[in-house]
Amino acid sequence: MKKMLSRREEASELRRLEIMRAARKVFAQKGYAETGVDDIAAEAGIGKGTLYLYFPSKEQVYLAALLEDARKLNRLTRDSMAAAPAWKDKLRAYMEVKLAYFETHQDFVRIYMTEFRNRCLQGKPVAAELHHLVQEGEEQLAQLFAAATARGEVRAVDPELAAVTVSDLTRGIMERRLRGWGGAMGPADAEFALDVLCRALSTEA
Amino acid sequence: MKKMLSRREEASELRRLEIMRAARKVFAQKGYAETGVDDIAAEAGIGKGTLYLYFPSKEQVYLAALLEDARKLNRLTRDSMAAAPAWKDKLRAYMEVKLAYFETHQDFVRIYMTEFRNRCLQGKPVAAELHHLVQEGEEQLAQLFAAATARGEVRAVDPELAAVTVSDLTRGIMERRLRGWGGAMGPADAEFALDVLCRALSTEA
Amino acid sequence: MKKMLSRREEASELRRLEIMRAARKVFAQKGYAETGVDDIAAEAGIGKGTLYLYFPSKEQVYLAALLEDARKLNRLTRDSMAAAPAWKDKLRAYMEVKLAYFETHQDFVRIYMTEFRNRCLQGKPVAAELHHLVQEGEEQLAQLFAAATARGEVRAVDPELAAVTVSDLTRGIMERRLRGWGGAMGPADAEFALDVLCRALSTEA
Amino acid sequence: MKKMLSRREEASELRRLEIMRAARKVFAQKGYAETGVDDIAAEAGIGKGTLYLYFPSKEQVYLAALLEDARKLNRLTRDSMAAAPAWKDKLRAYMEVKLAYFETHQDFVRIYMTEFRNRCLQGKPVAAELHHLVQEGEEQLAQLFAAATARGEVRAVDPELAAVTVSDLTRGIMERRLRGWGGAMGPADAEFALDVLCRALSTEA
DNA sequence: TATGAATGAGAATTCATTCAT
DNA sequence: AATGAATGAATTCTCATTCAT
Repeated sequence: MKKMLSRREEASELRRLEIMRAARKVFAQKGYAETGVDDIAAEAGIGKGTLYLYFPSKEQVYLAALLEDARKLNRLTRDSMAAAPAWKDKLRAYMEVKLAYFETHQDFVRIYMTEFRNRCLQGKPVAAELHHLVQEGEEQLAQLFAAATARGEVRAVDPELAAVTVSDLTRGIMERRLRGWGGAMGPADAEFALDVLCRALSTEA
Repeated sequence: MKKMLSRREEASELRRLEIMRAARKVFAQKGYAETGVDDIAAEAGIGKGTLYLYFPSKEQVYLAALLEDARKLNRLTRDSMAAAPAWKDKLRAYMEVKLAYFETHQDFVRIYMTEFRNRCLQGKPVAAELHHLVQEGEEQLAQLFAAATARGEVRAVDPELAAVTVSDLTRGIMERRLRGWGGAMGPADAEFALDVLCRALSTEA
Repeated sequence: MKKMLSRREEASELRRLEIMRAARKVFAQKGYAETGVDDIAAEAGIGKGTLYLYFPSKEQVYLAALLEDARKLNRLTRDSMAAAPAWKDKLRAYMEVKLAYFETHQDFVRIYMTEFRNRCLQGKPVAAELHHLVQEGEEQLAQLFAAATARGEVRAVDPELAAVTVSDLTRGIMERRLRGWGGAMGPADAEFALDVLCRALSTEA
Repeated sequence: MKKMLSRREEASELRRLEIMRAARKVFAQKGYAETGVDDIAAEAGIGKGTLYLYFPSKEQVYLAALLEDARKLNRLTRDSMAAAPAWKDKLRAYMEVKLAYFETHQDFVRIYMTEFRNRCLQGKPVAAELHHLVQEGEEQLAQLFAAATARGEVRAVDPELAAVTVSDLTRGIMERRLRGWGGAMGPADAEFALDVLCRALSTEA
C-alpha cells in the first residue's frame, strides 16, 4: 500500500514528518504560546511559508504532532499488553512501554504531559481522536482489572478507579523523569509503583 | 510585626490581595497566555496602570497569586498533619486538606495544576519560594513515612518514593475533579487512594 | 451639546479626525490595497497601535473617513439646492457645490470616486449609511425634475433618468479635474454641462 | 503577417489568450487585489509556474487582458462609426457598440470600469497603448463633432467638451447596467442619453 | 515547456508595558 | 497614588515570484 506513493508524495510525507518533529522539539522546549511559527520552520529547516503548505495553522501542527505519537504509543501499549500473559505482566507492560517511549520521544511526552493536559483541564475543545486515544488507554486498564477480578486474581475494586490509579502513578513517574529525577530516587520508581499496585490490588495474601 | 503597618500600607496590602484574587480568577478561566493584563485589572476594579504600581509585570502577578495560596495551603497541610495522631490519620489529613482546599479555591488549584506545573517541567525559572513550598510538602510526607517505618508501622520502603506516590495519587484526584469527575467515579476516589496506600505500605497483614 | 465634551473626549475626537484626515490622504495617494495601516498611522503622527484604539480595523478607518465627508457634502448640497430659487439655479447649485468641495477635499473625492465606486460595482457590501447618502443625492435631483416638470418648466422626462444624467456629467467633470484636466479643456466644462442639460431638458424653445 | 507564426508560436498565442480570458473572469469577479495568481492559473487550466512563462507578473496579465479587449472595442467602434452616415447615426453607433460589447464581454467591462479607471486616477503608470486607446476614442468623437459643426449640423461647441460629454453619459449607462439597473429605469437609458445629446447639440430648432 | 513546492517580505492586528496627567 | 491613552515589537498568516525537476 505504502509503496504506491509516488516520489512526490513520499517527499511530501517526509516533510510533514520533519515538521512534526521540529514542532515537537520547540513546543517541548518553549511551550505552545512561546513558540513562534518561525521557530518551528527554522528547526525544520524550511521557510515559514512552506510550513503553511503542509499545515493550515500553528494549532494544527501542534495537534498533528501530538496525534501521530499518541497513536503510536497507544498501539505499542495495546500490543504489549496483549502479549503479556498475566495481569501483573500486563500492568508492567503498560508502564514499561510508556516509560520506554519516554526515553526515545521526550519531546512528545513533554508536550503531551504539559500543554495538552492543560488544554483538557481548561475545557478547551480537543481534537476528537486525541481525546479518544487518551480514554482508550484507561479503558484497557479498566478492562484488565475487571477481567482479573472476575478470575479472582484482583480484589473486587472498581476497575475504573484502579485504572486511574495506575495512570496517575505512571504519569507521576514520567513527570519526575522529565524534571530530571528531582531528588535522589532513581529508576526504582517504576518498580516501586508496580509493587504498590500489586500489593494493593492482588488477592494474594 | 504586622501591626506596624501604617494605614496606608494596609490599604496597599489590601489592593495587592484584591489583585491576586482577580488574577487567580481570570488566569483560572482563560489560562495565562489568553489572559490580558486588562482582564485582571478590570476584574480587580482598578486601572491597568494601577496594577503596575503593585506588581512589576504580568508574570509577577501570576507568581504572587500562586505563592500566596501555596503558602496558605502548605500551612494548613502541616497543621492538619501535625494534629493527626497515627500515620494513617496524617495521610488522610494530607489528602483531605488538599481536596478541601480545592473546593474553596478552585481558581488557585486550577492554575497550580496546569500552568504552573508546565513551567516547572519546561525548566522555566520559578520563584524560589514556590519551588521550595512544593518540595516541602513532599518532604513532610517523606518524614512521615520515615518515622512510621522506624516505628514499624510502615514497611521498609524508600520514604521519598512513598511520598511521591501519595502526591501523585492526590494530584490525580484533583485533576479529575477539576475536569468534572470525568467518568462515573464519584467521591469514592479519595477513599480508594487511601486504601491503596494503606494496603501497600502498612505492615499489618 | 458639543460643549459638554470633557477635555479628554475633545482630545480623543481630535485624534479621530486626524486619523481620518491621514487616512484620506494616503488612501487617495496609494489606494486602499496598497495602503498599510503603518502608513496611515505615520501620516497621522501616531503609533500603529494607537490607531486601533480609535478604529477596529483598517476597513473601518476607510469607511469612517468616507462617511464623514460624504455627510458633509450631502448636507452642503441639500442646503445649497434648497437656497436656490429656480430649477436651473438648483441644478447649478448641485454641480457647483460638488466641484467646490472637490477643490478643498481632493483626497476625499479621490477615494470616493475610485475605491468606493469600485466596491459598489463589485457588489461588495457597503456601509448602509454611505449607500443611503449616495442615493439621497440622486433622489433630490429626481424630485427637482419632477417638480419642475409639474410646473411646466422641464419637459416631460423620466425624472430619474434626468437625475442620473446630471450625476454622470458631474462625475465626469470631477474625474477629469482629478486627472489634471487631461486635455486642453478648462473650467468651461461645468458651464458646458449645465448648458447641455438646460437645452435638453428645458421647455423653453 | 499572422500566417508566419509557426505551429509552436500559434499554440503559445492560444495560451496567452486563454490566460487573458481567465484573468478577465476572475479579476471581474473578485477584483485585482483579491485575485490570486493561483486563481487565474486554475481558471486557465494551467500551472501557476506556467503562467509566468507567458507573463512576467500579475500586473502584466492584468494590463494585457485589458489591452486586448480595449483594442477590439476600439476597432469595432471606429468601424461602426465609419459605417454610419450622419453624425447622429455615428453617435448612436458609438454608444450602441459600447453597450453591445458590454453584453458579451461583461468581465472586461467590469475591470475596465473599475480597477482600471482607479489606476488612471491614482496616477499610476498605465500601459502606454492602453492610455492611447482611451484617448483615441474621445478623439474620434471630437472629430465627429468638429466635422458636424463645420457642416452646420451641430452647434458651435468645443468638440472636445462635446466628446467627453458623450463619453460620460455612455459610461454612466454602463455602470448602472453593471450594477444591475439600480432603480426602475430600464433600457430606455441609452435612448434618453442620445436624445439629450441631440437636443443639446443639434442646430435643428 | 510545464509544473507546483518553496520562499520570505509584508500584511493586519494584539498586548505588556510606559508615562503624562 | 491612580489612570488609561499611547506605543511598537511580536505574532500569525498570505501570496507574488522563483526555480529545481
